Amino acid sequence: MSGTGGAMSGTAGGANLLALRSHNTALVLGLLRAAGDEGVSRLELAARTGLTPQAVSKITARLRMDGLAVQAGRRASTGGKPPTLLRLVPQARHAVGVHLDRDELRTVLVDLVGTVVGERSTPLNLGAGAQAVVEAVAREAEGLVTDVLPPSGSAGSGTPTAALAAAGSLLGLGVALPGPLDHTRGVLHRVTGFPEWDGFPLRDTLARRLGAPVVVDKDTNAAALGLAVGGESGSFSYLHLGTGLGAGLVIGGTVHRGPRTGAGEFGHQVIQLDGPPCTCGNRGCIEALCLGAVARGAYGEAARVLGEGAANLAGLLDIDLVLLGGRTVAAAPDAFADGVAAVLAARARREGGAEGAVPVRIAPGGARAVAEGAAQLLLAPLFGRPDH
Amino acid sequence: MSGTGGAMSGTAGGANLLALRSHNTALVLGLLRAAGDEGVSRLELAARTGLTPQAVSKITARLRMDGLAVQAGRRASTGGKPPTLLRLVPQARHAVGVHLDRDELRTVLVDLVGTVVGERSTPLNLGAGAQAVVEAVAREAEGLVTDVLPPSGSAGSGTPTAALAAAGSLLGLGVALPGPLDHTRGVLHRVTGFPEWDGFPLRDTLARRLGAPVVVDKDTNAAALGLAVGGESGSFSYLHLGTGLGAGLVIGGTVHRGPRTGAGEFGHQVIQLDGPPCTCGNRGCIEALCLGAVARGAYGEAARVLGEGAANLAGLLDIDLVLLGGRTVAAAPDAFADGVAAVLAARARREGGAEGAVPVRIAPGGARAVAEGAAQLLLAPLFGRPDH
DNA sequence: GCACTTTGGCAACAGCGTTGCGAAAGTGGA
DNA sequence: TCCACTTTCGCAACGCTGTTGCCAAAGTGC
Repeated sequence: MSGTGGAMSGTAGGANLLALRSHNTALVLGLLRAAGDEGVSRLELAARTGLTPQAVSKITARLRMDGLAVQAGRRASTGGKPPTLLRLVPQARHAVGVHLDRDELRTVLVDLVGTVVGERSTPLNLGAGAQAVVEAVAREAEGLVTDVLPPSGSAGSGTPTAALAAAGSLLGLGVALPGPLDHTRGVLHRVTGFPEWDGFPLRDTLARRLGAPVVVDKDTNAAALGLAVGGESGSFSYLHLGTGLGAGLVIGGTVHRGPRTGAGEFGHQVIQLDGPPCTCGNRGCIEALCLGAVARGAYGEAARVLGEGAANLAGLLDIDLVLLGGRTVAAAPDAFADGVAAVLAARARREGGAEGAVPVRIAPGGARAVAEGAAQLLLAPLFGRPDH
Repeated sequence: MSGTGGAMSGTAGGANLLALRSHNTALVLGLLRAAGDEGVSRLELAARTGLTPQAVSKITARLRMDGLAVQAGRRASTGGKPPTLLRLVPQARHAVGVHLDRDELRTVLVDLVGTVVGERSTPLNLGAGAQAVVEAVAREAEGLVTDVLPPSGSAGSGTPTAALAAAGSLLGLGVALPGPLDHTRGVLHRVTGFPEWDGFPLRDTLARRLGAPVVVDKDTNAAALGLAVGGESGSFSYLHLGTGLGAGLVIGGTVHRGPRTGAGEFGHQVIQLDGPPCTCGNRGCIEALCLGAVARGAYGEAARVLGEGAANLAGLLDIDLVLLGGRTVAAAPDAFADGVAAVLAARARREGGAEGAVPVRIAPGGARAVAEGAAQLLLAPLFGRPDH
């Protein structure tokens, strides 16, 4: 009921005591999540947050009262009283993640630590009109929630999601979809290939329909957020190569969207002046060169092009890691990973850094990654940004 | 004596009451600076920070007691008691900014609002050895400070800068220089052309020598910071084209340095696969193409290349503005500004945005810009990040 | 069994922004 | 000229934050 979080939005940065509490609580929650099943002691939390042990005790007492954390055994003594371990209660909160793709609607229900506890998917034509799509999303989400979560007994007014949101268990719905959009206002812009969506207020429409909070974001950003929560730390870039090429940027543990949610426009970076024409009307875009090579079966060349683009990005932003994903990458993961890594290694060698090249990996998660990341749009605000 | 600021570094994000006060004080100071000579009323500060008027009154009372702010007249009434205006006292604090270039040492003394109150410059060979360079910087800084600031009477122990730093008027010294370095630890890495600097702990050496805090950063980052403080808001990129090509990135009002202070590697972005060789050993770098065109007198082509790179950057990060600077740009400012703007406009038109292209401007400040920005390395932490 | 270490809670405390209230200083109408 | 009203801003009391001092609990090691 009381709940945590809720950073006074709207204000211009002035922090009051409530914001202070939210901040520290989120920080502790983040460390609890990172500790996983093993748990953490209060003193460890104090050392890692910089707070005093007593402050941590107060904060964790609130968390235990809210049902978000429990005591779970104790660790072996190191010469004194053995530390009591604290652990997150994954079932305390849930969020729905929706991946609205061009031809498919995938929905997951995720608990506090990110574990998928329910999943659905159904074919969907994004061009079927706003009304139909909104209704399909609502139907899938409602079905998933009522299947998996027990309806909270009383207060049955409105929809099931509304009831669960009111009870505090369901945090809301995260929706990820391709194409430009306004993350802050939840309004779509020119979804590629479906001009009828231009200007549609998806967030508010869905929120009214479901009676629960809704957050909207680009698919690549959601995937990047999911990876950031899933253990990748620091700054990295997620490059998604499917029918198009896009990037999700995580800088210091936070998804960088830019003022207009326009960041991550990677596919149409020009990497070959006066090169072959691209569908966007320009010439020499990474996307055109890369997908052109894929169409010819020249995966090595495609990987090299992608690698040069990744090296440009890594040098510009000084990131720690490059993750590759998407259907086209999945068709030849080793070829892409090795080819991109080779370019990054060569560039690092030339620039003389003894610190080694930026590592490259295939992003885990598969087809469900975007939907899981979409759910994190609601979960992530509960947990503070990790260190660095 | 009491002083403001000082954000508990070392801790991992845990915020206590002192940090809360620092944050809100910095926010108010930032708004006072933005208001300039006109001043701001307490209620305006309250509205913009989101704090209550009473909290603002307490904060500004502390600032007035510390000598950082004064009351300055009142505005016309709007039907009630006329608001009392508050104004920053520029002379309350100072900082030294040092630009260590390859062939010149430029030093400025700057007051709280960024006004240059003293300036020196002298030829310098960066390759003359660490000892000589450190001594030259110390001599220039000491000379500048004792010329302009009155030595604070008593407590004459140590150097003049140490005495002023102890008295609280001099915040310290900001040093900007080319080449890779570690901003966090203040250690240099492979200054281009001067391998003897590799690993030199410039910050600690200078801090000990002068008895005052020292902050070290890349020249492009310092220039970008100076522009951010000087009125440019939001996210922008400063492209510096001199004997090399580098970029300073400001994202959301903050300089983005990356975990290793390596961000902004713009000159060696590959923009022409298998293009002409570059000094770095790679092929088709923007720097090689751009400076090659400049050497041939082909400014239009140089601007086009720079523009494609700027467009790549603007698309990737969704920035609001591109600023151009450096000696090579200064040689033909209109050609570069127009050429870059043309590319950005063409790209925006193709990608269908009705919102218009990213604007391009020549960065103000001239040859003194880097030194002024270096001084801001110490001033900026006093003022909170502006909105958005 | 005793000294020691380590953990963590209870109570009192200082300091933050907030609230309630009133004084100061104007405007504008009767 | 007077009075009602608005707006600004400070004083005092308050609630809440993290902090400090102190003590109980629960182990280890001699």
